[in-house]
Amino acid sequence: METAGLSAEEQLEIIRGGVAEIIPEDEMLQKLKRSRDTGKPLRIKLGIDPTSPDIHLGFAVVLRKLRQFQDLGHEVCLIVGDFTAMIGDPSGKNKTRPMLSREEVEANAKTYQEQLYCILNPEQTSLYFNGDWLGEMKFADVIQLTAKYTVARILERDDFANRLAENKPLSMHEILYPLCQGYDSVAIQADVEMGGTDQKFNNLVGRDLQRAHGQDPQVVIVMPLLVGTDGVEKMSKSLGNYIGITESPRDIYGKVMSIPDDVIIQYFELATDVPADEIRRIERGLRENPKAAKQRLAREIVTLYHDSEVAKAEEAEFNRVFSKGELPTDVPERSVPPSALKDGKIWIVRLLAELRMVDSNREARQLIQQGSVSIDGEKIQDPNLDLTIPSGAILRVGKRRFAKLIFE
RNA sequence: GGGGAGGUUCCCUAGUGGCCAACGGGAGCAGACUGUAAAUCUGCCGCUGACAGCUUCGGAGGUUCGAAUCCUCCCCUCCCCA
Repeated sequence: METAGLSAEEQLEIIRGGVAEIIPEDEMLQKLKRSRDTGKPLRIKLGIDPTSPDIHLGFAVVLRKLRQFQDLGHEVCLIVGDFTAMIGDPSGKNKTRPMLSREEVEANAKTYQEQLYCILNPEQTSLYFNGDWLGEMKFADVIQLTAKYTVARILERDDFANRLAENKPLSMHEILYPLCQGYDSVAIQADVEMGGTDQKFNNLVGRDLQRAHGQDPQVVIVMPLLVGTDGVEKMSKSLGNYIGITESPRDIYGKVMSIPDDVIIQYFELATDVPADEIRRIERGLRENPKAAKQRLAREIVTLYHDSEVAKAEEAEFNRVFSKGELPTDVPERSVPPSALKDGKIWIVRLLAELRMVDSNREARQLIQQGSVSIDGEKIQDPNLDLTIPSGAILRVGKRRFAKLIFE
Protein backbone atom coordinates (compact mmCIF):
# COMPACT_ATOMS: atom_id res chain seq x y z
CA MET A 1 0.00 0.00 0.00
CA GLU A 2 1.43 3.34 -1.03
CA THR A 3 0.58 5.72 1.74
CA ALA A 4 3.47 8.15 1.70
CA GLY A 5 2.45 11.68 0.85
CA LEU A 6 -0.82 11.68 2.72
CA SER A 7 -1.94 14.78 4.59
CA ALA A 8 -1.31 14.99 8.32
CA GLU A 9 -5.00 14.41 9.03
CA GLU A 10 -5.10 11.36 6.81
CA GLN A 11 -2.01 10.00 8.44
CA LEU A 12 -3.47 10.49 11.89
CA GLU A 13 -6.55 8.56 10.84
CA ILE A 14 -4.39 5.57 9.95
CA ILE A 15 -2.26 5.86 13.04
CA ARG A 16 -5.30 5.92 15.26
CA GLY A 17 -6.46 2.51 14.12
CA GLY A 18 -6.28 -0.10 16.85
CA VAL A 19 -4.38 1.98 19.38
CA ALA A 20 -5.35 2.11 23.03
CA GLU A 21 -4.31 5.71 23.50
CA ILE A 22 -2.43 8.57 21.86
CA ILE A 23 -1.10 10.99 24.45
CA PRO A 24 -1.82 13.69 23.48
CA GLU A 25 -3.54 13.41 20.16
CA ASP A 26 -3.31 17.07 19.17
CA GLU A 27 0.46 17.00 19.58
CA MET A 28 0.55 14.00 17.31
CA LEU A 29 -1.22 15.98 14.65
CA GLN A 30 1.15 18.92 15.11
CA LYS A 31 4.15 16.70 14.70
CA LEU A 32 2.71 15.11 11.58
CA LYS A 33 2.06 18.53 10.13
CA ARG A 34 5.51 19.76 10.91
CA SER A 35 7.04 16.64 9.44
CA ARG A 36 5.03 17.09 6.29
CA ASP A 37 6.01 20.76 6.00
CA THR A 38 9.71 20.20 6.58
CA GLY A 39 9.91 16.85 4.82
CA LYS A 40 11.66 15.47 7.85
CA PRO A 41 10.39 12.05 8.96
CA LEU A 42 9.31 11.60 12.56
CA ARG A 43 11.52 9.49 14.80
CA ILE A 44 9.41 6.73 16.31
CA LYS A 45 11.06 5.04 19.25
CA LEU A 46 10.65 1.53 20.53
CA GLY A 47 12.71 -0.06 23.26
CA ILE A 48 13.51 -3.74 22.95
CA ASP A 49 14.75 -6.12 25.59
CA PRO A 50 17.83 -8.07 24.49
CA THR A 51 17.39 -10.84 27.04
CA SER A 52 14.83 -12.86 25.12
CA PRO A 53 15.12 -12.41 21.37
CA ASP A 54 11.82 -14.03 20.53
CA ILE A 55 9.11 -12.02 18.92
CA HIS A 56 5.56 -13.13 19.53
CA LEU A 57 2.18 -11.98 18.30
CA GLY A 58 1.75 -9.69 21.27
CA PHE A 59 4.90 -7.76 20.53
CA ALA A 60 4.01 -7.86 16.85
CA VAL A 61 1.00 -5.69 17.62
CA VAL A 62 3.38 -2.85 18.37
CA LEU A 63 5.69 -3.68 15.48
CA ARG A 64 2.85 -3.71 13.01
CA LYS A 65 1.88 -0.24 14.12
CA LEU A 66 5.48 0.84 13.63
CA ARG A 67 5.35 -0.56 10.15
CA GLN A 68 2.40 1.69 9.43
CA PHE A 69 4.49 4.66 10.46
CA GLN A 70 7.19 3.53 8.08
CA ASP A 71 4.69 3.20 5.27
CA LEU A 72 3.74 6.78 6.01
CA GLY A 73 7.36 7.75 5.52
CA HIS A 74 8.59 7.91 9.10
CA GLU A 75 11.64 6.44 10.73
CA VAL A 76 11.73 3.77 13.40
CA CYS A 77 14.39 3.98 16.09
CA LEU A 78 14.92 0.76 17.95
CA ILE A 79 16.69 0.98 21.26
CA VAL A 80 18.33 -2.23 22.34
CA GLY A 81 18.22 -2.05 26.11
CA ASP A 82 21.60 -3.60 26.72
CA PHE A 83 22.21 -1.32 29.68
CA THR A 84 18.72 -1.46 31.12
CA ALA A 85 18.78 -5.24 30.81
CA MET A 86 21.05 -5.15 33.82
CA ILE A 87 18.17 -3.76 35.79
CA GLY A 88 15.30 -5.67 34.30
CA ASP A 89 11.97 -4.01 33.74
CA PRO A 90 10.25 -4.21 37.08
CA SER A 91 6.80 -4.63 35.52
CA GLY A 92 5.58 -8.07 36.39
CA LYS A 93 8.15 -10.40 37.85
CA ASN A 94 10.95 -8.86 39.78
CA LYS A 95 13.57 -11.49 39.38
CA THR A 96 17.07 -10.15 39.07
CA ARG A 97 18.31 -10.73 35.60
CA PRO A 98 21.76 -11.90 34.73
CA MET A 99 23.98 -9.25 33.29
CA LEU A 100 24.66 -9.91 29.64
CA SER A 101 27.99 -9.47 28.01
CA ARG A 102 28.31 -7.16 25.06
CA GLU A 103 28.78 -10.19 22.81
CA GLU A 104 25.61 -11.85 24.03
CA VAL A 105 23.67 -8.65 23.59
CA GLU A 106 24.93 -8.24 20.07
CA ALA A 107 24.19 -11.85 19.22
CA ASN A 108 20.66 -11.45 20.55
CA ALA A 109 20.25 -8.17 18.73
CA LYS A 110 21.15 -9.94 15.52
CA THR A 111 18.55 -12.69 15.93
CA TYR A 112 16.17 -9.97 16.88
CA GLN A 113 16.79 -8.04 13.70
CA GLU A 114 16.08 -11.02 11.49
CA GLN A 115 12.69 -11.34 13.14
CA LEU A 116 12.01 -7.63 13.30
CA TYR A 117 12.51 -7.30 9.60
CA CYS A 118 9.74 -9.82 8.99
CA ILE A 119 7.55 -6.88 9.91
CA LEU A 120 9.63 -3.72 9.72
CA ASN A 121 11.33 -2.20 6.75
CA PRO A 122 15.07 -2.22 7.39
CA GLU A 123 15.59 0.83 5.15
CA GLN A 124 13.65 2.99 7.57
CA THR A 125 14.94 1.49 10.78
CA SER A 126 17.90 2.53 12.87
CA LEU A 127 19.31 0.62 15.77
CA TYR A 128 20.78 2.01 18.98
CA PHE A 129 22.22 0.49 22.14
CA ASN A 130 21.35 2.44 25.24
CA GLY A 131 24.59 1.38 26.91
CA ASP A 132 26.24 3.83 24.52
CA TRP A 133 24.91 6.76 26.53
CA LEU A 134 23.76 5.28 29.83
CA GLY A 135 27.05 3.46 30.26
CA GLU A 136 28.96 6.67 29.78
CA MET A 137 27.22 8.58 32.53
CA LYS A 138 29.18 9.52 35.63
CA PHE A 139 27.59 9.25 39.03
CA ALA A 140 27.18 13.01 39.09
CA ASP A 141 25.22 12.77 35.82
CA VAL A 142 23.00 10.15 37.37
CA ILE A 143 22.32 12.35 40.37
CA GLN A 144 21.47 15.18 38.06
CA LEU A 145 19.05 12.99 36.16
CA THR A 146 17.33 11.78 39.32
CA ALA A 147 17.00 15.37 40.46
CA LYS A 148 14.64 15.94 37.56
CA TYR A 149 12.00 13.62 38.93
CA THR A 150 10.29 13.25 42.28
CA VAL A 151 9.83 10.15 44.39
CA ALA A 152 6.09 10.69 44.58
CA ARG A 153 5.81 10.72 40.81
CA ILE A 154 7.86 7.57 40.43
CA LEU A 155 5.72 5.84 43.00
CA GLU A 156 2.62 6.67 40.99
CA ARG A 157 3.44 3.77 38.81
CA ASP A 158 0.94 0.99 39.54
CA ASP A 159 3.51 -1.68 39.76
CA PHE A 160 5.55 0.20 42.35
CA ALA A 161 2.52 1.30 44.32
CA ASN A 162 1.21 -2.25 44.43
CA ARG A 163 4.44 -3.71 45.56
CA LEU A 164 4.71 -1.19 48.32
CA ALA A 165 1.13 -1.83 49.35
CA GLU A 166 1.76 -5.56 49.41
CA ASN A 167 4.97 -5.17 51.40
CA LYS A 168 6.97 -6.64 48.58
CA PRO A 169 10.57 -5.65 48.06
CA LEU A 170 11.31 -2.77 45.74
CA SER A 171 14.93 -1.96 45.10
CA MET A 172 16.42 1.44 44.46
CA HIS A 173 17.72 0.45 41.07
CA GLU A 174 14.28 -0.59 39.94
CA ILE A 175 12.83 2.81 40.45
CA LEU A 176 15.60 4.16 38.26
CA TYR A 177 14.42 2.00 35.39
CA PRO A 178 11.79 4.45 34.13
CA LEU A 179 14.38 7.21 34.24
CA CYS A 180 16.82 5.20 32.18
CA GLN A 181 14.21 4.39 29.59
CA GLY A 182 12.99 7.95 29.61
CA TYR A 183 16.49 9.22 29.12
CA ASP A 184 16.75 7.10 25.99
CA SER A 185 14.11 9.35 24.49
CA VAL A 186 16.23 12.36 25.31
CA ALA A 187 19.32 10.74 23.83
CA ILE A 188 17.76 9.97 20.47
CA GLN A 189 15.33 12.90 20.47
CA ALA A 190 12.29 10.76 19.87
CA ASP A 191 9.13 12.29 18.44
CA VAL A 192 6.94 9.38 19.35
CA GLU A 193 7.39 6.42 21.63
CA MET A 194 5.44 3.24 21.09
CA GLY A 195 4.68 0.58 23.62
CA GLY A 196 2.08 -1.71 25.10
CA THR A 197 -0.25 -0.41 27.78
CA ASP A 198 2.14 -1.82 30.37
CA GLN A 199 4.73 0.68 29.14
CA LYS A 200 2.54 3.74 29.49
CA PHE A 201 4.15 4.98 32.67
CA ASN A 202 7.71 4.55 31.46
CA ASN A 203 6.94 6.28 28.21
CA LEU A 204 5.32 9.22 29.92
CA VAL A 205 8.44 9.69 32.02
CA GLY A 206 10.25 10.11 28.72
CA ARG A 207 8.01 13.09 27.95
CA ASP A 208 8.86 14.75 31.23
CA LEU A 209 12.57 14.17 30.89
CA GLN A 210 12.62 15.54 27.36
CA ARG A 211 10.83 18.63 28.54
CA ALA A 212 13.33 18.97 31.37
CA HIS A 213 16.09 18.82 28.77
CA GLY A 214 14.50 21.49 26.65
CA GLN A 215 13.24 19.11 23.98
CA ASP A 216 9.85 18.92 22.41
CA PRO A 217 8.21 16.09 24.38
CA GLN A 218 7.45 12.87 22.57
CA VAL A 219 3.95 11.69 21.87
CA VAL A 220 3.18 8.41 23.60
CA ILE A 221 1.23 5.79 21.73
CA VAL A 222 0.12 2.77 23.68
CA MET A 223 -1.16 -0.35 22.02
CA PRO A 224 -3.56 -2.80 23.66
CA LEU A 225 -1.93 -5.91 25.05
CA LEU A 226 -2.79 -9.09 23.25
CA VAL A 227 -3.94 -11.82 25.57
CA GLY A 228 -1.99 -15.08 25.49
CA THR A 229 -3.17 -18.50 24.32
CA ASP A 230 -4.60 -19.10 27.79
CA GLY A 231 -7.05 -16.27 27.13
CA VAL A 232 -6.33 -14.68 30.50
CA GLU A 233 -2.81 -13.34 30.97
CA LYS A 234 -1.06 -11.04 28.59
CA MET A 235 0.99 -12.84 26.02
CA SER A 236 4.53 -13.26 27.25
CA LYS A 237 7.39 -15.60 26.91
CA SER A 238 7.81 -16.13 30.60
CA LEU A 239 4.22 -17.25 31.01
CA GLY A 240 4.61 -19.70 28.14
CA ASN A 241 1.36 -18.57 26.53
CA TYR A 242 2.82 -17.05 23.42
CA ILE A 243 2.83 -17.67 19.69
CA GLY A 244 6.19 -16.81 18.17
CA ILE A 245 6.25 -15.27 14.72
CA THR A 246 9.06 -17.56 13.64
CA GLU A 247 7.33 -20.70 14.79
CA SER A 248 6.39 -23.33 12.26
CA PRO A 249 3.10 -22.88 10.43
CA ARG A 250 1.88 -26.00 12.17
CA ASP A 251 2.55 -24.64 15.63
CA ILE A 252 1.09 -21.28 14.82
CA TYR A 253 -2.04 -22.84 13.37
CA GLY A 254 -2.39 -25.24 16.27
CA LYS A 255 -1.81 -22.65 18.94
CA VAL A 256 -4.30 -20.27 17.41
CA MET A 257 -6.89 -23.05 17.38
CA SER A 258 -6.33 -23.60 21.08
CA ILE A 259 -7.24 -20.10 22.21
CA PRO A 260 -10.53 -19.67 24.06
CA ASP A 261 -13.49 -18.59 21.91
CA ASP A 262 -14.04 -15.28 23.61
CA VAL A 263 -10.69 -13.89 22.52
CA ILE A 264 -11.10 -14.73 18.83
CA ILE A 265 -12.27 -11.23 17.94
CA GLN A 266 -9.48 -9.63 19.94
CA TYR A 267 -6.99 -11.66 17.94
CA PHE A 268 -8.60 -10.61 14.67
CA GLU A 269 -8.36 -6.99 15.73
CA LEU A 270 -4.82 -6.97 17.04
CA ALA A 271 -3.05 -9.69 15.13
CA THR A 272 -4.45 -9.63 11.60
CA ASP A 273 -5.00 -7.21 8.74
CA VAL A 274 -8.66 -8.12 8.37
CA PRO A 275 -10.60 -4.85 7.97
CA ALA A 276 -12.88 -3.71 10.77
CA ASP A 277 -16.20 -4.21 8.98
CA GLU A 278 -15.17 -7.70 7.99
CA ILE A 279 -14.36 -8.44 11.63
CA ARG A 280 -17.82 -7.21 12.65
CA ARG A 281 -19.30 -9.65 10.16
CA ILE A 282 -17.25 -12.51 11.59
CA GLU A 283 -18.31 -11.50 15.06
CA ARG A 284 -21.96 -11.86 14.12
CA GLY A 285 -21.39 -15.36 12.80
CA LEU A 286 -19.32 -16.34 15.80
CA ARG A 287 -21.99 -17.96 17.85
CA GLU A 288 -23.20 -20.18 15.04
CA ASN A 289 -19.84 -21.50 14.06
CA PRO A 290 -16.98 -20.55 16.32
CA LYS A 291 -14.75 -23.19 14.82
CA ALA A 292 -15.04 -21.70 11.35
CA ALA A 293 -14.19 -18.26 12.70
CA LYS A 294 -11.20 -19.61 14.52
CA GLN A 295 -9.97 -21.48 11.50
CA ARG A 296 -10.23 -18.30 9.48
CA LEU A 297 -8.19 -16.58 12.17
CA ALA A 298 -5.56 -19.30 12.15
CA ARG A 299 -5.33 -19.04 8.35
CA GLU A 300 -4.95 -15.27 8.48
CA ILE A 301 -2.14 -15.41 10.99
CA VAL A 302 -0.25 -18.22 9.28
CA THR A 303 -0.58 -16.32 6.01
CA LEU A 304 0.93 -13.24 7.61
CA TYR A 305 4.13 -14.98 8.65
CA HIS A 306 4.29 -17.68 5.99
CA ASP A 307 1.86 -17.69 3.07
CA SER A 308 -1.67 -18.60 2.15
CA GLU A 309 -0.77 -21.88 0.47
CA VAL A 310 0.96 -23.05 3.59
CA ALA A 311 -2.00 -21.90 5.64
CA LYS A 312 -4.40 -23.97 3.58
CA ALA A 313 -2.17 -27.00 3.84
CA GLU A 314 -1.97 -26.64 7.60
CA GLU A 315 -5.71 -26.37 7.83
CA ALA A 316 -6.13 -29.60 5.93
CA GLU A 317 -3.53 -31.19 8.14
CA PHE A 318 -5.26 -29.94 11.25
CA ASN A 319 -8.58 -31.39 10.17
CA ARG A 320 -6.97 -34.68 9.30
CA VAL A 321 -5.16 -35.11 12.60
CA PHE A 322 -7.56 -33.60 15.09
CA SER A 323 -10.99 -33.84 13.56
CA LYS A 324 -10.54 -37.24 11.98
CA GLY A 325 -7.91 -38.54 14.35
CA GLU A 326 -5.64 -39.66 11.54
CA LEU A 327 -1.88 -39.51 11.46
CA PRO A 328 -0.12 -36.38 10.24
CA THR A 329 1.19 -36.70 6.69
CA ASP A 330 4.72 -36.00 7.73
CA VAL A 331 5.52 -37.65 11.04
CA PRO A 332 9.06 -36.61 11.97
CA GLU A 333 11.57 -39.43 11.73
CA ARG A 334 13.59 -40.11 14.84
CA SER A 335 16.43 -42.54 14.85
CA VAL A 336 16.97 -44.71 17.86
CA PRO A 337 20.62 -45.23 18.78
CA PRO A 338 21.61 -48.92 18.68
CA SER A 339 23.13 -48.53 22.14
CA ALA A 340 19.64 -48.23 23.57
CA LEU A 341 18.79 -51.73 22.37
CA LYS A 342 19.31 -54.90 24.33
CA ASP A 343 19.03 -58.16 22.41
CA GLY A 344 17.16 -56.27 19.74
CA LYS A 345 14.61 -55.06 22.26
CA ILE A 346 14.08 -51.71 23.86
CA TRP A 347 12.47 -50.79 27.13
CA ILE A 348 9.49 -48.62 26.32
CA VAL A 349 10.29 -46.09 29.06
CA ARG A 350 13.83 -45.73 27.81
CA LEU A 351 12.57 -45.25 24.27
CA LEU A 352 10.48 -42.25 25.28
CA ALA A 353 13.31 -40.79 27.33
CA GLU A 354 15.89 -41.41 24.62
CA LEU A 355 13.80 -39.51 22.09
CA ARG A 356 13.22 -36.77 24.67
CA MET A 357 9.49 -37.08 24.26
CA VAL A 358 9.30 -36.94 28.05
CA ASP A 359 11.28 -35.12 30.71
CA SER A 360 12.00 -38.09 32.95
CA ASN A 361 11.52 -41.83 33.21
CA ARG A 362 8.96 -41.16 35.87
CA GLU A 363 6.87 -39.14 33.45
CA ALA A 364 7.18 -41.84 30.81
CA ARG A 365 5.88 -44.47 33.20
CA GLN A 366 3.01 -42.27 34.13
CA LEU A 367 1.99 -41.57 30.55
CA ILE A 368 2.16 -45.26 29.74
CA GLN A 369 0.04 -46.20 32.71
CA GLN A 370 -2.51 -43.60 31.71
CA GLY A 371 -2.79 -45.13 28.28
CA SER A 372 -1.40 -42.16 26.40
CA VAL A 373 1.31 -44.05 24.54
CA SER A 374 0.80 -46.13 21.46
CA ILE A 375 2.89 -47.77 18.79
CA ASP A 376 1.28 -48.21 15.38
CA GLY A 377 -2.04 -47.46 16.97
CA GLU A 378 -1.65 -50.10 19.64
CA LYS A 379 -1.80 -48.88 23.21
CA ILE A 380 1.09 -49.72 25.49
CA GLN A 381 -0.08 -50.12 29.09
CA ASP A 382 2.82 -51.86 30.79
CA PRO A 383 5.73 -49.57 31.72
CA ASN A 384 8.03 -52.55 32.20
CA LEU A 385 7.67 -53.76 28.66
CA ASP A 386 10.75 -54.55 26.59
CA LEU A 387 9.76 -54.84 23.00
CA THR A 388 10.95 -55.33 19.49
CA ILE A 389 9.84 -52.57 17.24
CA PRO A 390 9.93 -52.63 13.47
CA SER A 391 11.72 -49.78 11.80
CA GLY A 392 9.19 -47.25 10.59
CA ALA A 393 6.72 -47.83 13.40
CA ILE A 394 4.76 -44.79 14.53
CA LEU A 395 5.09 -43.82 18.16
CA ARG A 396 2.42 -41.55 19.57
CA VAL A 397 2.46 -39.85 22.93
CA GLY A 398 -0.65 -38.01 23.95
CA LYS A 399 -2.56 -36.18 21.29
CA ARG A 400 0.16 -34.31 19.58
CA ARG A 401 3.52 -35.95 19.96
CA PHE A 402 4.43 -38.24 17.08
CA ALA A 403 7.60 -39.93 15.92
CA LYS A 404 8.46 -42.37 13.19
CA LEU A 405 11.02 -44.72 14.66
CA ILE A 406 14.08 -45.52 12.65
CA PHE A 407 16.37 -48.30 13.84
CA GLU A 408 19.79 -48.45 12.31
C1' G B 1 20.62 1.99 65.66
C1' G B 2 16.18 -0.45 68.52
C1' G B 3 11.81 -3.72 68.42
C1' G B 4 8.70 -7.31 65.75
C1' A B 5 7.39 -10.83 61.60
C1' G B 6 9.13 -13.98 57.90
C1' G B 7 12.12 -17.13 53.94
C1' U B 8 8.57 -24.43 52.22
C1' U B 9 8.47 -28.20 46.10
C1' C B 10 6.87 -23.81 39.01
C1' C B 11 3.62 -19.78 41.83
C1' C B 12 0.59 -18.91 46.34
C1' U B 13 0.01 -21.44 50.84
C1' A B 14 -0.25 -25.26 55.23
C1' G B 15 3.01 -27.89 58.21
C1' U B 16 6.53 -26.23 64.52
C1' G B 17 10.52 -33.51 66.54
C1' G B 18 8.52 -39.28 63.89
C1' C B 19 1.94 -40.69 60.59
C1' C B 20 6.33 -35.58 55.51
C1' A B 21 8.41 -36.02 49.17
C1' A B 22 5.53 -32.63 52.74
C1' C B 23 -2.19 -30.35 53.34
C1' G B 24 -4.91 -27.05 50.12
C1' G B 25 -5.34 -23.79 45.72
C1' G B 26 -3.38 -22.18 40.92
C1' A B 27 -0.51 -23.44 36.71
C1' G B 28 1.00 -27.73 33.92
C1' C B 29 0.55 -32.86 31.81
C1' A B 30 -2.61 -37.05 30.59
C1' G B 31 -7.56 -39.68 30.08
C1' A B 32 -13.17 -39.15 29.19
C1' C B 33 -16.45 -35.61 26.72
C1' U B 34 -15.58 -32.07 22.54
C1' G B 35 -14.63 -27.93 17.99
C1' U B 36 -6.60 -29.42 20.07
C1' A B 37 -12.52 -23.82 22.78
C1' A B 38 -14.98 -23.35 27.44
C1' A B 39 -17.22 -26.05 31.38
C1' U B 40 -17.22 -30.76 33.85
C1' C B 41 -15.37 -35.54 35.72
C1' U B 42 -10.79 -38.66 36.56
C1' G B 43 -5.53 -39.55 37.25
C1' C B 44 -0.64 -37.51 37.71
C1' C B 45 2.21 -33.54 39.13
C1' G B 46 11.11 -34.21 43.00
C1' C B 47 14.19 -38.28 41.01
C1' U B 48 15.52 -43.61 40.28
C1' G B 49 14.36 -50.32 35.83
C1' A B 50 10.82 -48.36 41.50
C1' C B 51 5.79 -52.83 46.62
C1' A B 52 11.95 -50.21 47.74
C1' G B 53 15.49 -46.38 47.60
C1' C B 54 17.66 -41.46 46.83
C1' U B 55 17.91 -35.96 47.05
C1' U B 56 14.67 -31.66 48.87
C1' C B 57 11.74 -27.19 52.88
C1' G B 58 17.19 -19.60 52.46
C1' G B 59 22.86 -21.25 53.60
C1' A B 60 26.51 -23.67 56.85
C1' G B 61 27.18 -26.34 61.18
C1' G B 62 25.06 -28.80 65.70
C1' U B 63 21.50 -31.55 69.21
C1' U B 64 18.72 -36.25 68.50
C1' C B 65 17.67 -43.15 67.27
C1' G B 66 15.05 -39.48 64.10
C1' A B 67 14.61 -32.36 61.96
C1' A B 68 11.00 -28.54 57.19
C1' U B 69 10.08 -28.49 62.48
C1' C B 70 14.94 -27.59 68.27
C1' C B 71 20.02 -24.79 68.99
C1' U B 72 24.26 -21.65 66.89
C1' C B 73 26.23 -18.58 63.18
C1' C B 74 25.42 -16.41 58.39
C1' C B 75 22.49 -14.50 54.02
C1' C B 76 17.87 -12.24 52.38
C1' U B 77 12.80 -9.75 52.83
C1' C B 78 8.86 -7.00 55.21
C1' C B 79 6.64 -3.90 59.24
C1' C B 80 7.06 -0.34 63.40
C1' C B 81 10.21 3.22 66.02
C1' A B 82 14.61 6.49 65.35
